[in-house]
Amino acid sequence: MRPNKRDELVREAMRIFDRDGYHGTGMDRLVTETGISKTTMFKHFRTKDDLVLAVLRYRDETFRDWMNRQLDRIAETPRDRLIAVFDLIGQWFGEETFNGCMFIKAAAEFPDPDDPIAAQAREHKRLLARSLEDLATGAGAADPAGLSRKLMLLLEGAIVSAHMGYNPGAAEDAKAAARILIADALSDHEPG
Amino acid sequence: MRPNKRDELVREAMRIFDRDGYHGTGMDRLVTETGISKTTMFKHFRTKDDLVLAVLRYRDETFRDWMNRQLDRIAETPRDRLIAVFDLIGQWFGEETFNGCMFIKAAAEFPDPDDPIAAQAREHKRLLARSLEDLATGAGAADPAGLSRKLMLLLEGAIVSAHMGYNPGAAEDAKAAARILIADALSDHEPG
DNA sequence: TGAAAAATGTACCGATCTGTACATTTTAAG
DNA sequence: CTTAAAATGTACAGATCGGTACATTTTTCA
Repeated sequence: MRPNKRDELVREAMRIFDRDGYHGTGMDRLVTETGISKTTMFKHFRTKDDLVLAVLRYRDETFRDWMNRQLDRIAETPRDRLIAVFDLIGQWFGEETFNGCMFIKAAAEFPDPDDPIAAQAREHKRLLARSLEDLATGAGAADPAGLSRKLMLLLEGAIVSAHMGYNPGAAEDAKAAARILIADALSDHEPG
Repeated sequence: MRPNKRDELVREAMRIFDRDGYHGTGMDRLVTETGISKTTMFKHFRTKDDLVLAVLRYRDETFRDWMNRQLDRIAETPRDRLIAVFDLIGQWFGEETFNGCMFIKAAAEFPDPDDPIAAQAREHKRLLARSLEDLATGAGAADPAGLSRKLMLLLEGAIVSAHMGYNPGAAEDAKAAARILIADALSDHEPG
C-alpha cells in the first residue's frame, strides 16, 4: 500500500471536480468530502493545480481505456467501431453522474493555452482524434484524418449539447450524422 | 445618460469574463480594469451572478444579431445561409480575442442546471438551433429540426475544437461536413 | 516488537473573495 | 445656478482561498 491515499484522492477529486468545477471546488471541501487530510493532500501534490493535472491524466487514461475496450467488445470492423463510438457516448450521457467533458471544462476554466492543464486537455483530444483516425484508416477512408476531424466535431458537439441540456438525443443525432459522413468518406466519388 | 455606466460595465465585463473566466475574474479586477467603482457596480447589480447574467443576455443578443445580419448579407438562399454559418464562425475563430463560447464556458463553470446562468446558456443554444431550423425549413429539408440538430453538433464541435487548439481548421472541417449533411437532408431518399 | 513511513488534526498565514457603509465629488437637467 | 441623481474613494466585514507548521497518531513492514 505505497501510494494508496494518493490514488484514492485522485479518484475522489475527479468525481468532485467533475461535479462542482475546478475553481468551484476548494481544498477544504475536498478534505471534508474525501476524509483525507489536507496535510496528506499537499504531501502528494505541491499545488492544487498539480492535483488537477493528475486528475486529468487519470481521466484521460481511464476514459480512453474504457472506450477502446468497449469498442473492441461491441463492434467488429473499424467502420462499425467508428459508429459504435456514438453508442458509447450515448451510454455515457445516460449515467446519472454525467456532467460533460472534464477536458472541455478544464479548457474553459484555465484559459491560458500554455497552462499545463490546458495542454493536457488538448492532448487528450489529440489522442482521441488519433484513435478515430486509426479506425478510419482501417475502414479504408481516402482521407482518414479528415474523417476523424469531422467525427470529432460530432463527438464534441454531442457532449456539449447533452451537457447543456438543450438536446437530450444528442448521441443519436451524432450517430445518424456520423453514418452519413462515414458513408460519404468511404464512397469513391471525387471530393469537392 | 441614464443607464450609461451600466452598459459600459456589461460590455467590459463581457470582454474580461470571456478572457479570464467567470470565477477567474474577481470584482476588484473588474474595478481596476474598467475604472468603474465597485459601489457603482453593486448599485446596478445586486450580485456578481446578476452581472454575469446580464453579460450573457447581452452576449446572446449581440451574437445572434451579428450572425443573422451577416447571413443575410453574404448568402441569398436558405441553403447557402446554412453553409455560410460556418464561414462566419471561421471568421470568429480568426479574431485575436477569440476564446471559445461564453455560454459553453458558463455551463462549465455553473454546473447546477437550475442556476439562471445555466438556463440562460441553454436558452441561447435553443435560439441558435431555432434559427438553423428556420433556415432548414426554408431550404426544403424533410426534417428541418433534425438537420438543425446535426448542424448544431458541428457548430459546437467546431467551437470547442478551435478553442482547445487541437484543430485550427475546425471551421473548414465543419463546413465540409455541413455540406454533406445538408446534401443528404435535401435529397429525397428514404431515411435510414 | 520496533523503526520508518504515512497520515492525521489543529491552528494558522496572507491573500483574495463578494458585498457593504458612508461621506464626498462629479455630472446632468431644469 | 440649483438640485437631484449618479458615480466615486476608502475602508472594512466575514468568509473562503491555497498553502504551511508542527506535534501526534496510525499504519506498514522487517
